[in-house]
Amino acid sequence: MITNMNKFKNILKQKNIKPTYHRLKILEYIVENMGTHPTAEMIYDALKGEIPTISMTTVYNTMNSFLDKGLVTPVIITGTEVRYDYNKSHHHHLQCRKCGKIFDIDIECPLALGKKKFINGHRIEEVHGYFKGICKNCLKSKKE
Amino acid sequence: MITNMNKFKNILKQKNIKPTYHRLKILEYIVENMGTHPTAEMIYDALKGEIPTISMTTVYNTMNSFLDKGLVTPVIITGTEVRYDYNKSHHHHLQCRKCGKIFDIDIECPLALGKKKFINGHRIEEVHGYFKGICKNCLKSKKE
DNA sequence: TTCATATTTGTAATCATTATAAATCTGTAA
DNA sequence: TTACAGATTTATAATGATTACAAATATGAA
Repeated sequence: MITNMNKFKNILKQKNIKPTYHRLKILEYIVENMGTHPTAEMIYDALKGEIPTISMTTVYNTMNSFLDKGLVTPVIITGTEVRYDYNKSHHHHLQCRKCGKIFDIDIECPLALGKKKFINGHRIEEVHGYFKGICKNCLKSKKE
Repeated sequence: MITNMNKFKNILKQKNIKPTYHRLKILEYIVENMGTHPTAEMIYDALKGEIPTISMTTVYNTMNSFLDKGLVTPVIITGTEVRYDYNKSHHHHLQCRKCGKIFDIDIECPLALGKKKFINGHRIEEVHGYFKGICKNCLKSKKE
């Protein structure tokens, strides 16, 4: 526990984010639930039991500072909500059109490798990719 | 004029969409402004001069039926707005972080080619990719 | 301890989009 | 042509995610 919290404290310090209690708990949650790519609301719902006074605004403020400092990246697929990703390695995502869950997809995309490339005269700074389809769980549970 | 309108009428008929006046004008706009990847609001603003009674709801309804029938595809980059793309060929997009404009990027992505592939056990139905960076116009006008 | 500053909170506002129901248009049958 | 059913459009209100704002609270240095 304490050692974990120290680990998170160091992560925040390295990124120049003052390690307050709320920020530590939010960071802990997203690190330990990396696979879920949570929304702000999921983070809020998960923490309000332990921190009854926490507010959505704090979650948004915290996630926005995490985004600014590059601690998390936004996962944008639906156009109606932002999800957050702590995973550092370059990867893409798949959203299942049945269950709505988002999965990490580790693929070697030739475009994602060379940074600061130019295409058609535009400078490329970020490469994002996502897939839509049916996840393996939903494929298993029912045939189509 | 008339021939163009007939062309658009045929496009709608082929997709089983009843060619009403509003739908024809909206289709005309997105075909002739393909490069702008307009939002619903951009379409509304462009047409309200010629069709003073048109409403945002009609634009949304129309675009949703165009989406359902596969006449347009959604371009989702910001997470706060949906843009529409009439371009039929497979391609990706770049959004400039200075001017916000969205550009078509024609690239051969190996992932985008084979349809209905499986990755990690998930069935892939759609492949979407987008880039963020600085467009060539903004690169030209100022150094960084 | 005190004060300035940063953080958190609660509320209201905003923005894109959808829901709803009334009004209008369209095409067809009589 | 008339009348009517069904589709389309409109105006308005509602929703959901996110941000703005200002007051309350916590923090850290002098």
